[in-house]
Amino acid sequence: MGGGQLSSAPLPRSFFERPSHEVAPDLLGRVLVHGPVAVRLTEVEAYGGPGEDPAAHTYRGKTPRNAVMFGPPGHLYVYFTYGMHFCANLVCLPEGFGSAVLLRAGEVVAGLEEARARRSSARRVPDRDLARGPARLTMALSLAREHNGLDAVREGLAAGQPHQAAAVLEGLPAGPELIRSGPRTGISTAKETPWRFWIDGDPTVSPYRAHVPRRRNAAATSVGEVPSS
DNA sequence: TCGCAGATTACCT
DNA sequence: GGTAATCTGCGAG
Repeated sequence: MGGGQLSSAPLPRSFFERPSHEVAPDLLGRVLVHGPVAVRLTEVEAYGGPGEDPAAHTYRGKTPRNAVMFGPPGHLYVYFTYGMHFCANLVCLPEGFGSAVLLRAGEVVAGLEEARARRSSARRVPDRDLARGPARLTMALSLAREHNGLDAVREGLAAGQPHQAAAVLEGLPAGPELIRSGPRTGISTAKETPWRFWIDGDPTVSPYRAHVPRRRNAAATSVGEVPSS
């Protein structure tokens, strides 16, 4: 791949010993490697600790589910949601704070065929959609429940690929001046906190979708209509 | 482009 | 026992 090389030094643990909203923009443009697949991060979201961020899983304190978020920095917090999807976070701040960065979207820069094969859908998926969205990203990287708590720093999973190298690979300028921030996606509280960060103009950034309340069972809640069955 | 169904988990009452 | 959840794929218009 020309000048772009995917082998660079992994990020040091100290990289993650900062507030998540400082780590998040720094992760953009860096490449996450897991097995044969590498993903360049283009969109992330920061989540705070207990009592400070109502949108974070840690807001109500430590539970068996979110225990990893309270663990040492640089570890992977992988959780299962909506009955079928996994989402991956990187833990920030020293042990005990409960802060993390959600990996929302990225661009597959290596192992395209492998990533495509992992998709359950038989439909043709455009390259840019392979890791466009938090659950798709974890699928492309083949991350699941068994990776919850994995030390991403020790495993070299969080490779410190600088913006410039990724830019060479894809011919895109991805400098700090292109990093944008705004309200987070898909959450029902603290929407105004601008802790979502993305690379401006990158086609793999997921479109903003405001949180839509899940529709109640219409037949059960509708008192004005009589079910015809 | 928009709206909904799907299926599992964990937390709260 | 009830309900919301850091979402995605698909069908209709």
